Amino acid sequence: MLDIRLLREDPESVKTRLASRGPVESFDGILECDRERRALETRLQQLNGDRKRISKEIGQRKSRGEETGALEDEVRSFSDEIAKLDRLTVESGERQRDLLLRLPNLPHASVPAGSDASQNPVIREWGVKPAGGIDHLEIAARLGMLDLDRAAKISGSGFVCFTGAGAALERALINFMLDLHTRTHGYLEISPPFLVRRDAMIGTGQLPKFEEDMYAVEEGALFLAPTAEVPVTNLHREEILSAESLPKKMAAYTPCFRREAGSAGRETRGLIRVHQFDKVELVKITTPETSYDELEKLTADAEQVLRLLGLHYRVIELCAGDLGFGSAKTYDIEVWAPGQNAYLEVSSCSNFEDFQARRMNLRFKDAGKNRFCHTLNGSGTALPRLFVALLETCYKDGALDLPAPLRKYV
RNA sequence: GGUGAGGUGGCUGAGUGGUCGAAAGCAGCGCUUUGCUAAAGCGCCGUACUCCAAAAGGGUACCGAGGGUUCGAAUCCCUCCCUCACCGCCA
Repeated sequence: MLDIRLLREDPESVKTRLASRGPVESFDGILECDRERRALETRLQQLNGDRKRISKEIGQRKSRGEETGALEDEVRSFSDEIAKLDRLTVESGERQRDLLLRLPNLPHASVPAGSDASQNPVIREWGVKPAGGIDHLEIAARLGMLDLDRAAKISGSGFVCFTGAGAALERALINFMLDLHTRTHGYLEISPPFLVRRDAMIGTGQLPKFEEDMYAVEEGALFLAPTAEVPVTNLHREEILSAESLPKKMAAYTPCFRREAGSAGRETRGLIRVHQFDKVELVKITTPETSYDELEKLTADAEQVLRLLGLHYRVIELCAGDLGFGSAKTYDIEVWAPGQNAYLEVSSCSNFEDFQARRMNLRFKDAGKNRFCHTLNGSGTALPRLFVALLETCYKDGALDLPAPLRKYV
């Protein structure tokens, strides 16, 4: 969520920066709403002040046993107007907040211009790109690692069932990544709830705009978390953290649930786009001064997974037009899948600056002042696509030749 | 699911209709005194929004959330959420 004061004071520069992401709906309505709200509020506060003063006077006179009928009539005479102004002010405030919640974040000054994914610059590449490879579905079938037909039978298309060595490999990868991030990289392991309240989804930015992408449990009004980013970033919502406790570094394994509405027909085969998948997520809460350094470190921590597994990958930076809703700057990590002859996104490392912190009222105490934290997250990494790359890279002579760091986990 | 007890400022904890944004204590900040430390005394010490061109300084709201009663609600009534305890059920 953007600071309304920023829009009020410098609407043109905000407009320009938002436009770099692509077409934006005008936010003139927000400014109008803001003006209206403040005018209503000023009037309401005057009347409330009057009422408060007179009521106090009534109390004093009553204690002296004096007549107060005239004063009581006076207050009654404008109590209807107070009620009306109160209602209008609340409505106006809600409308303003709702509009603000639907506005995306401002891209950081360093973000490259561009309108879509084709204009994302490659920042670096690592490892050797293997030539050719067999499709992971073929490999999985030979080794009995997947049963997609039966998964579809019980849950529909877009669901995965790992079997035998496949299930064991999935589990091994989760443990391998969690151990790396907690023991070597110093993240605090979190095992959060998978179902979250609406407020948490608003906090990280999935709602109110992207409700059709989320699975909802009507009873109890809960949502299935589409990423551990939601429960983990929201852990400290509505708190004021001490500056010394920052940065907070947390790592969590969770399943992730996504309806993938609107992507019907895209990559529907295999593991590449599914409704439920496992992921190890990295989340940081930092001060504004350190968040961009922490973004570089977080990205490196995620990359380390692929390096240890010996998988070829590249890091790209998202151009302004490809940036996610809440992000100010994002690096995507894409692993090479030889059987697909394509790079697959396995991590998206983003700095949200104070965009999420504002929504969830997450602050820290800095020399007596309360300031909004910065929040970051990135996968470290998403499982199914890593699974694809691993199979297609490591399959040799009818068997998987797994990288050494993973062997003790299987 | 049932019953009971609760939710007040960073913390502890008073306050059951009026002068309460809220006693007191602790913690924190500043000053004074005693050669340091310690101790004592005094003062300051919530958040959000808003008014004023800005600062200074005002104002309004906030005692879990929302509604109601009232001239006036932390205080009375209703609904909900959460915490704790015990019982039942259950992986």
